[in-house]
Amino acid sequence: MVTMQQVADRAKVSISTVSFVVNNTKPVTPETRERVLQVIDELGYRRNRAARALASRKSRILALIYPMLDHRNNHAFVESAATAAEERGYNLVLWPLHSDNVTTEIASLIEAGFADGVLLMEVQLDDERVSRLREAQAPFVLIGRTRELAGIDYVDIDFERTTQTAVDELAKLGHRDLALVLEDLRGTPLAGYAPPIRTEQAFREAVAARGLAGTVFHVAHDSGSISALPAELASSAPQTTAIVSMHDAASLALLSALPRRGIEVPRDLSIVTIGTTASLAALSQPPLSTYEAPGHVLGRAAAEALIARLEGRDGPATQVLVPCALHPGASMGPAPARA
Amino acid sequence: MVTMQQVADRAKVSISTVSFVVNNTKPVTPETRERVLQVIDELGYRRNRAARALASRKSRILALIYPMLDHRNNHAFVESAATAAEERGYNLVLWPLHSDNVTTEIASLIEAGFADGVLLMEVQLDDERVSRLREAQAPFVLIGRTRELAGIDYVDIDFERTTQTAVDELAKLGHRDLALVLEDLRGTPLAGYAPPIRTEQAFREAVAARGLAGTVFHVAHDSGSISALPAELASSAPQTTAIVSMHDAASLALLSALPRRGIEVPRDLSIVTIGTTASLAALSQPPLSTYEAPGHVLGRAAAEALIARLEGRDGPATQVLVPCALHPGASMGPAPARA
DNA sequence: TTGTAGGCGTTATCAG
DNA sequence: CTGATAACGCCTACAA
Repeated sequence: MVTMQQVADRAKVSISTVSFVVNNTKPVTPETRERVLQVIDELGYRRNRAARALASRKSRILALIYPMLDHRNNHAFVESAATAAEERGYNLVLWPLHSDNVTTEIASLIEAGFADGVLLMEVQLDDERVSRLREAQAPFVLIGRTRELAGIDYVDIDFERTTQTAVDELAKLGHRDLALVLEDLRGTPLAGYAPPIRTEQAFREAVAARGLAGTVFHVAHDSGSISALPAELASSAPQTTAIVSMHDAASLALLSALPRRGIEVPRDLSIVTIGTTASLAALSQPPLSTYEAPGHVLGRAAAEALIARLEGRDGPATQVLVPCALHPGASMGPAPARA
Repeated sequence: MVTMQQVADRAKVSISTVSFVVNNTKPVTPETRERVLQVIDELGYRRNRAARALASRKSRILALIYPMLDHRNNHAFVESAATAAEERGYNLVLWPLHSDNVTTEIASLIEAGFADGVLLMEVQLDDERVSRLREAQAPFVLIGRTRELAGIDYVDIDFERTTQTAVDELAKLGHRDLALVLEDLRGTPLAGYAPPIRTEQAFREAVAARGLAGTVFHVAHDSGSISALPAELASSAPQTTAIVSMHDAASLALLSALPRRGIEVPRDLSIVTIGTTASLAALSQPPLSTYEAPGHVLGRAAAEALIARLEGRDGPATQVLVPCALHPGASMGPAPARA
């Protein structure tokens, strides 16, 4: 391993000078700078992260709390967060956090100087982990939102706006009778998970404001509940011409079951999903029209917000909401002529 | 931050003694040991990773090469690898590796002392990254297998055995005419991806050895190709009664399209998938019978193998193959009575 | 069994 | 603008 000292010797400067050019931390004359850079290149010198971390008291590591309960849509997010971090000289570590020792773990993470800050995903409306992070004085950024948001940095999907947009779009296509399909998360670890809650509220408000009809279905995750949905829809809301779905399995089930009931998508019924990835569309036949979760944008934004905080640009909290963009599929179309 | 010195002072021992008890690196009398532990607890002392890394020349960090091209089935894997690492005092960092600078990046990763070893997923049959890792003398473990395997540590799904098992199982159910559906990866970044290649070969051998008929379909990833599959199946292999699929979108498409052609699953046709996760079964109606990728087992095995190597237990290479286990769904059944 | 002391490779403070 | 020189917190021979 090449050390800074070796570079300094070879370039006939002091070790501090090498540090200055490497870190751009103090002005150096172009000539010496050039010479040092040259030697660095010749020798293939690289800063040692451990030494750097020890001396600077900064690990340049961001911890991403793991496991993630919702394994469906966060790949893009994680990937972009890792990339954004790396671009700025940070790295993302996966931090498996077991529910039994949340308190200890979160504190130790920062106190031990291992990570400089924390990224927390899949936040519940009331999330113990967030309280712990505040107590531990740990710099953190949420992906998602808790109920209380004062002074908290977060980035999240703008479910409210996405829902409104979806409803608007459907209304524009002539749909008057909508339905919203949500996962029923009662009794699961995701029980307090905010997205469906926010979406339901936004949906009810949106349809009310526009004078539309809107039925909400909470569908559990078991095969029975899912396969019962088409029948339930037919019986309790037969006039529905458009479905907004946040329940992937249900979306697919509808897509394959409806034709057998003589209902063609999108001719007789439109389906759009919210907060999904394009990969769901790739799995469905016809491809689902999806309001795609902006995972890449959010991952990057989260990492950048955290790094900004770590580097002292304090200012007001970063509070970013990004709506989902429509990934056009083939499951949304104009409302059928009314009977 | 509490330092070792502070613990030592308070416990009235030297700093080295604290180190010895903390690391179990030298015998210490039970009394002193107890006393030290006590103080550690009182003060909430935690080792500083940076200092430890610097002094010991070990970062205790495993780098997981990222991004992963195949975003479908590796969540379980990543999660388990992170957990297994953490249990042993290591951490997993996500290392975004861009194809343009593979060489530099991989070398620097290790040379800079940032990571002790590397985990590499989604290995191609001939993978440049593997060559680089060898050149850089970096300890690494593959998840997957290259063509050349001498002396290489890897863990992988046993596609061969899984395929044989699947074929056996179907044969036992009376099926004589099988089909294999694979993704056509030509022209994609995953072109040399080994799983479909190995599976195809295993499938051909298995059906031949058992005197069964076996047709292979390579289906591209576009919606057109996928939706054309049912028709293609009907025309070029109409006698097929069982399908083995490694193409998720195609599996789902078949499931929803076949009934419209008067073919009921599994009454008239069985479908089993290979190397998928249970979440696919959760998305399908009826739930697909899946030979589930052993992501958790492999993730853990990979991390453990790498750590073992890092800690000097050299011995022969770890070469682990784990077959997929059948996650019973409702898409596999006895062959229909022959016409 | 326990203590002493010299690194590990950088950063950062202070002089020059 | 450049150079000495203390830290940073821990590990690990080597001594006692």
